[in-house]
Amino acid sequence: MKKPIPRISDTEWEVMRAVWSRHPATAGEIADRLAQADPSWHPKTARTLLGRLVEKGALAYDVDGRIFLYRPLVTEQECIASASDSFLDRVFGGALKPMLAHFVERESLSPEEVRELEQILARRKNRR
Amino acid sequence: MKKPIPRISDTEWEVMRAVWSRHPATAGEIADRLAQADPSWHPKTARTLLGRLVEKGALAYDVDGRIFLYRPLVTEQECIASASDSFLDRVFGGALKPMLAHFVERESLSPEEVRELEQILARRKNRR
DNA sequence: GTTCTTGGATTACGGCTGTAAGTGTGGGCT
DNA sequence: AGCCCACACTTACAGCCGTAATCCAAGAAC
Repeated sequence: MKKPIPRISDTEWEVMRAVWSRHPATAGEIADRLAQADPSWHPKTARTLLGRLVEKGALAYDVDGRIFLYRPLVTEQECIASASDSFLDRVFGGALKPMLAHFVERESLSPEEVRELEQILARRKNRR
Repeated sequence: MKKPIPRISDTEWEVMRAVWSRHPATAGEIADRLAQADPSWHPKTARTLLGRLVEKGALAYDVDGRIFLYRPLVTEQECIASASDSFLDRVFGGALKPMLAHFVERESLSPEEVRELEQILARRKNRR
């Protein structure tokens, strides 16, 4: 009985992150957060995307006077899981291990991160 | 001096995989491979996508008589790296470790796979 | 109260996607 | 020689995306 997670596009992800970071929030607040992270964000664009995300069922709003307060209908975890699945499928044909191997081989992991990952793996083994 | 990797859509990935798996190949062969993996593939659709991938610079063809032999212009590794970057950015805001942690936590890794990953990590440490 | 501002609603528009159908032509089969 | 078929080429079309501009109504400012 799992709810379907709507497909979130690239720029919509940015909007969602802005909402997840603190909510409920007005369109203006959200537009501000986005512009702060990247000044090229136009408020109109933000509003358009908020509308689309509501249509898609990713957000909802409560009306407070003439102001809309947006809140997420899906959690970041759910969206991450869903996007991860589709990425895994698309790029690695669903094979998890090759995917992880690919990322581990990238040169951008610091030695500490490697150690932390080893710990995560170790914990996972114990946890059954 | 890195060549730009074209953006490959979901279904285009399936086509690319079919080409990478054995090439050069005719449109007919590629359509067959796709249909074999998933019978809902229509040959016309495959041909359309081949054309689009050529436009995008992901494939090229050599003409042999009246038949086109398609071959990749980008390697699977390059495409994987490029798609991985964009996924990492979009979904995890570019943070590699949380991303790996997320996937390791998924329940779908078998114990052997966990061991293999540990080995990959270990090798990576030694390798400098 | 009249104008200015602010925020939501509607409209725009070109490019990308998924999914094919139509068209024309050169060979192969008869 | 004539017909059919396989291909490549062209066209189709709706839905999603990025990126806004325009329109309209209700409050804010004067």
